[in-house]
Amino acid sequence: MTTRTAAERRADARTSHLTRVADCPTNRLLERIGEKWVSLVLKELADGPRRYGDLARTIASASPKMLTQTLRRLERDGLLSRTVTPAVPVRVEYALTPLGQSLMPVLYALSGWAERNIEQVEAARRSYDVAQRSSS
Amino acid sequence: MTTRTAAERRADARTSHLTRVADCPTNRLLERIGEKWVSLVLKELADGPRRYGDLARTIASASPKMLTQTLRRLERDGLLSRTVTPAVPVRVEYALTPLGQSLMPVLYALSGWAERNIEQVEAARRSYDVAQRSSS
DNA sequence: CAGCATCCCTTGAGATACTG
DNA sequence: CAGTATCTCAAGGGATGCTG
Repeated sequence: MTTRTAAERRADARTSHLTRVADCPTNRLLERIGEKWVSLVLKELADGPRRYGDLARTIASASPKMLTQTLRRLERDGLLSRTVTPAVPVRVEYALTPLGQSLMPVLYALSGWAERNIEQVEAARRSYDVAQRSSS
Repeated sequence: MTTRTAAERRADARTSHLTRVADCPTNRLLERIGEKWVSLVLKELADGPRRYGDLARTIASASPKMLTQTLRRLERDGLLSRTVTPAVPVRVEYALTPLGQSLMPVLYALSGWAERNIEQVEAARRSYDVAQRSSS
């Protein structure tokens, strides 16, 4: 003789599913590499270590705040390392860790798909938008 | 005899770089599959076509609003198709297009990396957080 | 059944200015 | 050089209620 309503059971199902989604490794990875500047930083570091200023110049549209935030998060995840050389002026170098390097093939696979299929996606968007316009 | 200051040139560099980033196929793909519910929907449809209600039950923590929004965007990108069968009640079926199917191997590669390395990432985060706490 | 409309709140992210 | 601090705004996303 349960006193739980159907609505309550649905709410619980949502909560428990939400927890599982938050725990899913795939989602956690996508949250990180889906961030605006992450893929650019990783690709830049794939060619070798870079100093903060180098990254800031190469990824010119990222503000210092966003660049730093991106680098810190990737460092926290163990994907890159941050090395401070105490000199005047200080020298800070970022480099991929082995873990970060192991991610690169996956990222390149993604880039490859994107470049091969972007034209088809664009075309789909155009035709979808046209259909919407005429049906509204 | 240019009258442009260094600051103006930096601002222009930012703007032009920002345009290139927005145009980059990799970033455009990551923006889409980085959305909260996209990977779950794609994986669900990988097993075959699903009705709206099926998806809503399986992906229980997504609200109707977010589920619909996700499905519409993926349809617009040409990754999945939406088929309405006019009956009472109506029946709406979603299925991966060939383009959508071609993306799945890439998504699975990503999942594979995530599952193999999540433990290492978690460990990195814990040790980073401990180091931060003790240095503050 | 398969949504749409509305309200609301949190988070992401840009601009600007300042510092060890 | 390599950041930090603060402010602000827009977008993402959730809750709720209604509909052809």
